[in-house]
Amino acid sequence: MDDPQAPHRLPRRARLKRQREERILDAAATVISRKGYHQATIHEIAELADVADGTIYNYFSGKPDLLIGLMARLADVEQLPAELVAALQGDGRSFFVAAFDQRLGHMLQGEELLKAILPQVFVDPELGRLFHREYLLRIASVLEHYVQAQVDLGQIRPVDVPLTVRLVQAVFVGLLFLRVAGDATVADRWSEMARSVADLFFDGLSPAGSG
Amino acid sequence: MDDPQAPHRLPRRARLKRQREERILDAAATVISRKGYHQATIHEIAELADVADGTIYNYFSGKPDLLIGLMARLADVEQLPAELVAALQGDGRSFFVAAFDQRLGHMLQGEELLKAILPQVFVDPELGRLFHREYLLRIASVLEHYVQAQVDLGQIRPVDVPLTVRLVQAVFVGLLFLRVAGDATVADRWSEMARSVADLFFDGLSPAGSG
Amino acid sequence: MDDPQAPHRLPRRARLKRQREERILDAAATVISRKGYHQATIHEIAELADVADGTIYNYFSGKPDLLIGLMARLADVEQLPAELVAALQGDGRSFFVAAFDQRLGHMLQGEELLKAILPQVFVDPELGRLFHREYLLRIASVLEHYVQAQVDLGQIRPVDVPLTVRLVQAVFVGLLFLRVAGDATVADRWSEMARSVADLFFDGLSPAGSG
Amino acid sequence: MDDPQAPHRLPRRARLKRQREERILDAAATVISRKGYHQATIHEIAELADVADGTIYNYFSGKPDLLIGLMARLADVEQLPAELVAALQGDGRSFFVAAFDQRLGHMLQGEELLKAILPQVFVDPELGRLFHREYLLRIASVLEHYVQAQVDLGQIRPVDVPLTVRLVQAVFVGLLFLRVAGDATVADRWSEMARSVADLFFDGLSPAGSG
DNA sequence: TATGAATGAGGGTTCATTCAT
DNA sequence: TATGAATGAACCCTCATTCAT
Repeated sequence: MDDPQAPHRLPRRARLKRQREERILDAAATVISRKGYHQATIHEIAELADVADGTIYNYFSGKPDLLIGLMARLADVEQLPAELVAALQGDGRSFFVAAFDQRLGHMLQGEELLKAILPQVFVDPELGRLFHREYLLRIASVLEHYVQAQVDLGQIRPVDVPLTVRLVQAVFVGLLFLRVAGDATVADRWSEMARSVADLFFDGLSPAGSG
Repeated sequence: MDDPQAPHRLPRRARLKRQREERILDAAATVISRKGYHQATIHEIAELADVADGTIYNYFSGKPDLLIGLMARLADVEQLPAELVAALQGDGRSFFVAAFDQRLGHMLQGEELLKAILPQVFVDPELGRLFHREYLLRIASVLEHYVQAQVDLGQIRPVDVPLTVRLVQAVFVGLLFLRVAGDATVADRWSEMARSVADLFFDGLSPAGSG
Repeated sequence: MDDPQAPHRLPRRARLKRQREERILDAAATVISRKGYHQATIHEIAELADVADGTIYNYFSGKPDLLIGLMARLADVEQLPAELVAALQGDGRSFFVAAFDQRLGHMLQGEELLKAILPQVFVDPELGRLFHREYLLRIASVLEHYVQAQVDLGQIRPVDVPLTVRLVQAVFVGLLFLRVAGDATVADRWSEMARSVADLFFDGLSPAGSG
Repeated sequence: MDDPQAPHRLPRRARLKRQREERILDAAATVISRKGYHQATIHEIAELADVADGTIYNYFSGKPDLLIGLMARLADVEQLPAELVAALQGDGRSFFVAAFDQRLGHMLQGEELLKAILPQVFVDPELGRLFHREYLLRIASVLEHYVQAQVDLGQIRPVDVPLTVRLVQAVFVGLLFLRVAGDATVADRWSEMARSVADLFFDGLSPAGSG
């Protein structure tokens, strides 16, 4: 039971510590995303994490440090490509729809993280740089590789790749914003969104044959 | 009668009041964009506006109301149609570029303003709804009429108008976000942005002739 | 119309001033009795009196002085006996019922004055002395004369007059208190109160014949 | 086990907490009775209680809650019946005198408290209701039972019990008012008060034999 | 004399952080 | 190391009072 050669890499103490840290971050993500950074109180986070207020300070140096901790989790975005590899089989448009759809869904439910972090990103320079480097740029990089590949394959016409990728990210972020802001049109048609964006992006607005 | 040179439309009192309100909003924009809504204190705003703390409450009902006041400035929607009328002469793409460009520029003038407001909008549901109603929806309505007209004229292929308009707004808002978040690609190429978006939106990503 | 020898004793200016002062006191009585002294604001009083905030300071030196002004009005209590003279015809008990009834009714409706003043009376020593001298003592004095007369007439058995009067006043104040505090029994049977008190005071609780 | 001498029932922590709450209430009673509820500041109360301002909020939800805490002390109703039981031996009048006397004395110990609370009760409807429910009604209930019993025993003539009880309470509250308001007659003869009230209530004002 | 906007001191309350246990 | 009560700085807002017009 207290097996010293247990199959775990970490001693029990360390494992418990790690778990507790995770619980705290989970709680922070939940509370902050629900109320915003400033309305969230250490006390409420501690309560949800089922630890004492003071305990949080054994794991994080203060409230701002919690945000940094949350940001670090965004690195887990790397799992993304893995999930989408399957869709890479199909043509560019299919992949786009699948990927966009998956991300939109992911965002909306679980990923309160962004909603928790974004506002502060604009205000805290350190956080801003971190966010840009760890999140936006990382995703942009993945997308750029992919779009470039599609261009090379002739599936997409020769475009300015970095710029195009930014536009894709912009629509993505913008749609989230509209939804959060309460736009009924966007909310009602959320499920068709990925396809609509794909239609627009791939076919354009020009009348058929006018290109 | 008691205004021999009548150089002003408003009596002095009213003019002073108006000016003071402007000064307060200016100060609020500056302080809030510098520190974020919550870090900004009424006291600091009052100091910058060179009024007493209490005076602010003669003009705004409270801190949230200051944000609403800033939003009203940001919207400034009235002049939009007028400016767009000129561009309505050209074809759809030209108009789109002109309008989008104009709006992006306008926004940027108020970039400080945006940095002050957007994060709050994302986090405060009531403010979000307000922003949506007072700003996004108004613009959406104008755009819908225009896009519908272009479709009727055959300049744009038959698309789902409301949805398409949302996508345009999404790119717009999203680009602002990326810029404010510090994305270098977006910032560096801000001036070509309108054209790039138009290219993407009108021609699509599909290789020529594949549509 | 602007008759210099008008039948008024005071010049028009002075009369207007007097009227305005009355309006301010009326408003003060209403607002203070409704919200209590501290919750009542000069602004609200000014609004109700239909004058500007600053104007009040031309008539009263400050908020506390308003209370003194209201207290002065309590002197008008002297009208009381006049109203009751009619009842003096009957026997002691009839008079008691009539008087008590009249005062209870009077208190409940118009005389917000007391409710406005009482709380402060406990806190402000000057006001306290004033209240005791101008109100409680004045009424006590009237009552004492009356009770003494009744005793002399043999309508009331020889009692300690001052003390008895205090007990009457105590029941009176206490009943108001119970009513204001929300006692249902007292409120429901308000109209029979004067008679009940008279029954108790005149007949006592002792079983008939046991006295 | 970790309390070798076990001299206390409560663990140290809990005892300290209890003590601190008492200290806060003591301070509140002192400051509020000295200055009145509104003039009393949390800061001053905290200072007198020798705690930090914020500490008060660990014990009371806010300033109004402090008043409620004081009221709870004032009521202290539990011990009432016990004390009265002894007096229940004698006849109705003896009991009345004993009980009334005891309560008047008890109240006076807490005169400071009363001065702190009563004015608010008069002005704040919610507090008034609370006072009524937690204090007046409880006592009324006890008294009703007793008076009914006395009526059944023939010690008191058949009266309207609830109403009579209210009148007793009214005298009680009213006497406190007069005393607190500074009436010399009431103050000087406080010790004979219970007997005087009993005389009045039991024998009435009517001349002997006239009932 | 009336006005009503400007003033700014003051107060209740919150909450991140500390630290004795 | 966990606890959670104590701390007290900081902030929003109110409102009595002043004073230029």
